[in-house]
Amino acid sequence: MASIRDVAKAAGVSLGTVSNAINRPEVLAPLTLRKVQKVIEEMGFVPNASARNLRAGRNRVIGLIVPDISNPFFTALAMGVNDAAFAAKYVVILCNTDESTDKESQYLEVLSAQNVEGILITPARETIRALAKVAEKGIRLALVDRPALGLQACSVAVNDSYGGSLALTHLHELGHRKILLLTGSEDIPQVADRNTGIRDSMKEIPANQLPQIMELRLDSMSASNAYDAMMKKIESGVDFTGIICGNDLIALGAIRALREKNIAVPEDVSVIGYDDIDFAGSANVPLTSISQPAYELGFAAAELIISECENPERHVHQRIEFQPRLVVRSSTAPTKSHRANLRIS
Amino acid sequence: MASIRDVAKAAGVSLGTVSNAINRPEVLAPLTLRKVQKVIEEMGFVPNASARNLRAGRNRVIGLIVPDISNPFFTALAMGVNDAAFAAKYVVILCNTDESTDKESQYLEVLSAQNVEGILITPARETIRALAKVAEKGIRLALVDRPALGLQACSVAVNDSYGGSLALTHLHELGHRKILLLTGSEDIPQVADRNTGIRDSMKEIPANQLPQIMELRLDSMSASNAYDAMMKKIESGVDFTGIICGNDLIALGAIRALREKNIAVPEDVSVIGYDDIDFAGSANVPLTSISQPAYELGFAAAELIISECENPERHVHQRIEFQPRLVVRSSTAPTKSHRANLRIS
DNA sequence: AATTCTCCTTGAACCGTTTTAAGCAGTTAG
DNA sequence: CTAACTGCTTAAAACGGTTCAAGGAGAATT
Repeated sequence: MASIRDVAKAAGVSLGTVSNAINRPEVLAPLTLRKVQKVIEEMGFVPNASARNLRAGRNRVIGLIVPDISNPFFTALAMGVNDAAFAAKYVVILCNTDESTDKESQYLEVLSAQNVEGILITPARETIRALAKVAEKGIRLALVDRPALGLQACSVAVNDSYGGSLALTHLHELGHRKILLLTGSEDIPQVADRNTGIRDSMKEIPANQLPQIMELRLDSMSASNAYDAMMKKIESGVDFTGIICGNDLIALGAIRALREKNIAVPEDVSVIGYDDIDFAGSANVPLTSISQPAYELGFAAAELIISECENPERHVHQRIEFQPRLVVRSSTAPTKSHRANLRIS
Repeated sequence: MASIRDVAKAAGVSLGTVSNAINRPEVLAPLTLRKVQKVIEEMGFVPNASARNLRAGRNRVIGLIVPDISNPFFTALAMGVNDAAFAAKYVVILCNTDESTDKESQYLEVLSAQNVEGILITPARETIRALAKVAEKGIRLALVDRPALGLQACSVAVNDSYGGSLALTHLHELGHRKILLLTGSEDIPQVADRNTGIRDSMKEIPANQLPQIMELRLDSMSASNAYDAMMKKIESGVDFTGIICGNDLIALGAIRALREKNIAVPEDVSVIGYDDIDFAGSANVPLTSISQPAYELGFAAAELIISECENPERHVHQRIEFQPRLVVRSSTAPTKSHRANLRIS
């Protein structure tokens, strides 16, 4: 690999001049500049990033830690991050934790060893301690899809509690009074917040219409896991008319189970997902879902952390909040009694 | 940020000793080692990766360049790469090119500037020249989902021509004689290879059963693009009974269009996808597809390039080939006449 | 007691850049 | 004619580690 010295020798100038040709072309005499550029071109010289970074104390690398990249929500988010980074000539190290806090802290270590300038993270759990430790080491953090609880950091989030309330209100308005919550562990902040939103919006409902809520918690928020759990649940009786799912994958798994047990969606049971992934619309039963701007979330987060890296002293921590949106498709419908009522009135 | 010098001073040893404590603990007297480790722990010292890399000439970073990370095939592939890398204490920079060769070469530059040890790439087109240039600079390459045509590099691929023949044979056996190929540009190597496979397997078919093949090429292999193209195609007449799609997303988009035009899948038209992405089974019409081991592909590729990085002199370039597999679901069925024939015989 | 061996530790060189102060012509001003 | 200035270029000092030859202190050997 050619170094700046080789270029200098070949061009018959000092190595400082070569450096100037690369970084401050305006200070060089036009003739010198062209001469050096030609040699650089010929030798295919690329400055060594490690050396450059060592000198500059920065490396234009950010890390992105997500719980499950195969979830289209996070894929979209990662694309947003990537695009924003690319535009600013940054590069992204992608870390997938499989929702394991163990892997999460391992990745946190790896990234800090790599000396990334900033870390974008969607913590799998409320692991503020591990994050605080990283922050102490001077690595900038931004939380994605989470508020920065007590942490000195930026955050980009979606109003999850509002999202939860959107889902409940929708089912309630369709006449559902027995609702199953099919979510992940309450340790997952997003899950907890949505549940809060659901509970809060219950308070707005007149007592005589108050729906009854059942919860079924999944270990992992995947389609297959949801399918298994749902099969079991159905076997022990279908005492609900609506299901609010923790994400669209869960909804897909649940619908598959319902179909196999000959329970019609949405005629017998309404199902509402969360995230509104690309595929939601072309699913078996097009999913009603709560849409989150995943790409924008990622893009905004990356912009935030990059601006902090570029301008640490002028930076003030921000909190950006996006609002979720209800997208009604075919997996939800009025209950039979509700339809009857409507006909009467 | 603490440097190794600060640690040395605090521990009352030379900086070489601190370095040894980190990298070759066995050469130090146990007492010294513990003393230094304690100080490192207390100060939260993390070695500067740039400096380390500069000296060592390596950095345990590999780059992964894919055309479209939102395609579940590549998401699965990326997960395989990530997991293999993580196990070897490597880290992955993810680059998404949106199928643009421009962005591809830009990323190639960025990665070589970052001095990554190796690059895993699924070239969007036959861009051997750009790759050869990178290889010249001494960056190790491995091709994923592509053979290393004339390039000094490892490759991990799926037998695409066999995949194409699987698809055609399946439709042929179901009695389809008018088949639409709904694929991307022939510039995309995978597309070209599958078409070759299709043509080759035509040679095995008796002349009187020879199906007629039509081609419809999409600019971008996305669901929405396929939907649009398909809508137009249908309006100008449905002169086919089977569709072979370039990937599952295309198949999904096509099926949506067919459904909207009240053409039943698979009763009126059979559709076969490619990749067998996770959703394929839970799609509106569960997709018949050609399954590719995406995760394994990524995992194998990462292992290959990492082993090359770890042991450059002992390394010999390899070519690993996986075989695709036909997965029959509900989007393909015998043609009406074929069913009639079967009944007669 | 002198020599050799071990076992640790140290200082210095080096990796490839960026940056800064100094230098060197040639010009302009005094 | 000297001094100050201008416009480029250069040499050298970082940046923060790793590595290696050399050194030093004891222990073992002669």
